[in-house]
Amino acid sequence: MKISLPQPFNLKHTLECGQAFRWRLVEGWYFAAVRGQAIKCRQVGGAGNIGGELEFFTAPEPDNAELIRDYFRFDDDLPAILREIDKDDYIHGAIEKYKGLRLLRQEPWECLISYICSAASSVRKIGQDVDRLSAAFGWELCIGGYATHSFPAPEALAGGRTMEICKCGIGFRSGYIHEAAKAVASGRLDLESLQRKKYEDAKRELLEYKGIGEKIADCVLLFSLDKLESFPVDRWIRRAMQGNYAECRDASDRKIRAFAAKHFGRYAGYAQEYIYQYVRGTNQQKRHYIVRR
DNA sequence: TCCCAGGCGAAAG
DNA sequence: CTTTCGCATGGG
Repeated sequence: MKISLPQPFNLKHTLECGQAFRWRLVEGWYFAAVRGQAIKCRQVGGAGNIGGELEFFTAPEPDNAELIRDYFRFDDDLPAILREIDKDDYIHGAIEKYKGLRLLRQEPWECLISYICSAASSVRKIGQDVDRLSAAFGWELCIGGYATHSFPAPEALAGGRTMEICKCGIGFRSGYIHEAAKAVASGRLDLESLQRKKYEDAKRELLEYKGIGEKIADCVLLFSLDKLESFPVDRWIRRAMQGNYAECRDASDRKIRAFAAKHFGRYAGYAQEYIYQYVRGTNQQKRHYIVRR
């Protein structure tokens, strides 16, 4: 099935920018499990991977276009958002380079556990961790000859022992995940209700749990709870902001977040993701250069 | 062998 | 308030 894409749209940038961890590229098609469905998709037509159509398959529910529209945030008016955050030369460069990158509307429970896994880890390893948790605790999904597993239900991770989670390579984060799973499975932590709360209130609730600090809470709020003003500060964003904005020179993470809110406004989260890609892309090239030398 | 990776919690200054 | 350290694991 094909659906026309909102403009601009770049599937590669959207799926490979490190916001979601389970997408795999096989022979020109992206595969993943999303909200209990296996998805196979690719961008066709359009110029320079901008525009065109999204060709996709879903299973076991066939042709679930509503899932696609919601997950890829077709409801976001990206041109208007980019106009609003395009405040200076630095962010302008990031927007030009990664135009068409869209935030995703991830499932909050999976997003929470994925980002608890992210502490002192790498994008690649987080993907490994989430895949292993899914293989161990989820159920099998297949599409177009590609086999994967759904992300586990809260009850599945809450039911066993911490050690079983640790066996997926989760390390010191295992206890945090087990505790979060028990909170969600029991209903004590209601992630859906956080979607309806204000950013500050939802964040305060997330911060009550061990293993969830400012940065991870902001990621969950931005990537799954529709808080587009959220501006997660990780080590890359810290470096980028301190190095490119005089107001952030020697600034703490709290001051960086305050500056971003003032400077970029209600869509600061979009600015964050463009800057993240921008700084990480250029820096990875630098490191490669150093290693080769 | 050493360093780094989408951090966090605890302890101490 | 800030700084420092340990924390498991995998890849370069």
